[in-house]
Amino acid sequence: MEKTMEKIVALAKNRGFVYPGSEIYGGLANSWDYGPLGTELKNNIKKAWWKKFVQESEYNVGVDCAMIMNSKVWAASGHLSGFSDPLMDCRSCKERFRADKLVEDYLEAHPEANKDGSQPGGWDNAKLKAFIGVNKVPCPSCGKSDFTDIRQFNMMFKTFMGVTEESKNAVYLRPETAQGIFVNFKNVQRTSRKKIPFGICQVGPSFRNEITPGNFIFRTREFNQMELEFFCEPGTDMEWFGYWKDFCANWLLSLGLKKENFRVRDHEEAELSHYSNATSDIEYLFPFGWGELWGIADRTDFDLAAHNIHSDEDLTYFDQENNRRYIPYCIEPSVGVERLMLAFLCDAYDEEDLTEDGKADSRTVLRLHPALAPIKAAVLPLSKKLSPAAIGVFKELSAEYFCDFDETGSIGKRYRRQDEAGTPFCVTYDFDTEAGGPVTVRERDSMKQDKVSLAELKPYLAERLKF
RNA sequence: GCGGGUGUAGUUCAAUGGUAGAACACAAGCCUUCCAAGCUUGAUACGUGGGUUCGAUUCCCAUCACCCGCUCCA
Repeated sequence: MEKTMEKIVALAKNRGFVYPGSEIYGGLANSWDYGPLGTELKNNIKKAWWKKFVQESEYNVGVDCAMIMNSKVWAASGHLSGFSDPLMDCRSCKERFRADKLVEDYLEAHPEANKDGSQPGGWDNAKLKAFIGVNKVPCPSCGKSDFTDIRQFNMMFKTFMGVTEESKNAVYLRPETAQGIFVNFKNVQRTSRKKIPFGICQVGPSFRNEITPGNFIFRTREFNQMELEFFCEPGTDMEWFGYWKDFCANWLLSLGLKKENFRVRDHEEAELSHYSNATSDIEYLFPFGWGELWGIADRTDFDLAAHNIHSDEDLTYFDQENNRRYIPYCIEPSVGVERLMLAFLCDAYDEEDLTEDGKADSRTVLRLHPALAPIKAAVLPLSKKLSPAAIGVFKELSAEYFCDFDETGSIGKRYRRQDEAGTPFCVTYDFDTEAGGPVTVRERDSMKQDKVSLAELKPYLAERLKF
């Protein structure tokens, strides 16, 4: 069985997980809407994360911050100046490049061309352009040196607060949820009375004007992040860095993500972003290759220190035991909900061969962990005549968890439908049940059937849906 | 944004300068139907906008979306 993105996308669309956004108006590039099952799955992922990282954590608390923040936040965090790429196109071969990268690569081969020894990453566009012109930096693709002007692509979505579109009203949609946590560090620490080490969690949307999104829901311009900012004493940060790395990997394992399909990769020094002194990625083997799932970064005191300077607030932490004041270091495990959902979908996707006695047969099964499965149990009356009675069972079960009721088609067909939706249990109500007998509970993975009396049904399922 | 490809029911694929057809899927009915495919019936499509033409799903142009590269890092 070959797992391809086409199959995953087709299943997602057919079963109501994910639809193309604004479809009836011809769509909108790279926007996706989540259908009945997709919404459940997404919510279940967020719920499971929140339970593990907030509810059951001795260290962490949760917040939910505004998506639009004071622009000074982004000036302080470096996003306003740094979160943009200076891009230029080669007129000759139409390839596009980052001007600073182009210069950087050129300087590696011609170090003597660098007059002042500064890093091109810090140069402004005029200087980059002048350098490329003077040195006739060649296009890495075709060798000519004929570039368009540099255009700045800021990755932040800009909009206007208030009714007039004046530049002084310009605000930005957050490109990461983290800053909401940093600016509330003092509030949360004071009101939760947490001592270092402690963490603050947040789940919510972020927006990035990516130049090239793609791969279905893997990289989109609008996405949800689940972020933890864990504050610790400087010097203990590497220890906590390792702790959270394992913690995240173990959580993925506990939700059934296959060990052989993900790996932890430490960043090389040159790869590290400006705010980090150590970063590891948990990568997942998608059908299109390895892709970053979860970034775990040691952000040092970069953010709190920046806000400490730019705002008038003192963001230092006072350690009463040792009678000293410091800016905490921060470990940030940050994961995208949609990306994680895609990983779980890919991981759970299976086509099972059921060929018997030469009779070709197969079924598509989403082997999702019960905690993630959109539908926990489906109630199926064997015949439509049994629907009025069977709906009573549905009503009772749906009070406990998300259920489905399906009376259409043969019973086998209905089992297959639930298999594709990832439903762990099917409850079949037959003529015996109506006469006071048991229901049949059919399990997704093993296809085994149990006879369970109506009185025993709730505890039976509760036992198997514990997570 | 640039280069290449694609665009017909939900899906896979036909046909056609003159009213678009099938299979699967979906829905209704029949059948005491426990692992898809029985019988009858039904709903549903030419991505969008222009142009050429008496007439365009078909030819031309534009646009939009998707896929593959450049880029990226949740």
